[in-house]
Amino acid sequence: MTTANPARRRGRGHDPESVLAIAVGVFNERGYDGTSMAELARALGVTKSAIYYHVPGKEQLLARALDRALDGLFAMVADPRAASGAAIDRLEWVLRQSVRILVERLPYVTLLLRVRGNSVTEQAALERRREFDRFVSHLVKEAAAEGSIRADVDPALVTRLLFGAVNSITEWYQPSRGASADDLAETLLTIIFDGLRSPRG
Amino acid sequence: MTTANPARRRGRGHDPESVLAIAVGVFNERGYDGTSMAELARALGVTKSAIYYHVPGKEQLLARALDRALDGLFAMVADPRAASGAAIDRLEWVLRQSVRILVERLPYVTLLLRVRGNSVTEQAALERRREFDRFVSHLVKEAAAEGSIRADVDPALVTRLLFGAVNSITEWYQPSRGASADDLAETLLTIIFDGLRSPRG
DNA sequence: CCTACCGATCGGTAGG
DNA sequence: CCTACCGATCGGTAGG
Repeated sequence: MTTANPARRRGRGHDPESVLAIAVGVFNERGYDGTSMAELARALGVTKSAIYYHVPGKEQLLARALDRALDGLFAMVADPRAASGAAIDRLEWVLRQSVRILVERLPYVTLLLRVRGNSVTEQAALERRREFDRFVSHLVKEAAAEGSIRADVDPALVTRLLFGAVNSITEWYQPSRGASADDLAETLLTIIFDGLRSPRG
Repeated sequence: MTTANPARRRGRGHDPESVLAIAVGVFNERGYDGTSMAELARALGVTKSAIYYHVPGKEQLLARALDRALDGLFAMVADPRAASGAAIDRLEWVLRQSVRILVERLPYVTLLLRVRGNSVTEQAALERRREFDRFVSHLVKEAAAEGSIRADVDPALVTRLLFGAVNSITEWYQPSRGASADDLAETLLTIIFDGLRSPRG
């Protein structure tokens, strides 16, 4: 009844959350396949064996991390604001939320975007990710159908490039310095919807 | 004096080019760290040890592949067309050429974009890549300074998002079907410079 | 290019 | 019986 984790009381040990957070940090630095359990142990300040007290194995660590990212994205899909109103407005909302989730769950989404399907865990994550992609792709097509988006570009290609720009955030965004998530989303939407060319150009 | 590679005469064996091409294909499928020399051997139809007849090691295979990508990008930087005229026109030319090189050297650039600096080879490639990034970043700033690009967005952020959209091509482009490199560049430039919003919207 | 291997390290598990 | 690990080692595989 005092503390959930007695070890933490003494300033030692790890809870499931800290193990996951540190592991994902190392995975993103070295790559999942490039990270050994020994490296993970070093980063956690415990022995390699002690990791297995906290988590069934390396792959489950990956699975939990990928769920963090995917659950965030699917919470957005389930939101009523993604389902009512003009398609262009829903698309804008989804893009804004995507940037927010990317920034909020940066290490988890970063890991997700690097998954290539090397295991059952990775394949399952890829399938969930593709499902989210299809959702956004459908939104772009609806926006094109209602005439909100220019007709001279292929909606499927537009979706790809949109994701490219949004997902690239994981490649360079540093929470400590630079733009906030809102500033980031604002600039992104301005460029995407209104273009880069100077209005007086 | 008959054939450069005697093994090839009998319809067997590999030349340095085929070894590199097949290896890069496997690296892109499974990830460099996720690929063992045994897997590579299987893909090449030879034993693991036989690979060392063709190439000094796994890392040199990576180094050669990364050079393919980087040499293409730097040939562009050295071109006079990247150095004269209005910044906006030079930027457009560089973006168009970037798409062309990405498509022409797709597997090599794909590999380059996934490098995280896990070895000296990877760190050297990352540094060359950053040099190219700085070149484009400078172009964007020049275009902003001459007033060709809207003043209400940060040029550094614009550069990041530009690269995000362009580089995402490696994530989904299939040479066999879909748009040509020229169509791709055209759509990309339309969206980036003129925006997604319908001109009548 | 293959057979026969090496030093070391891999992810994961034993008893205490 | 529990939590939170440790030192040592398992069967296999890594790059060479």
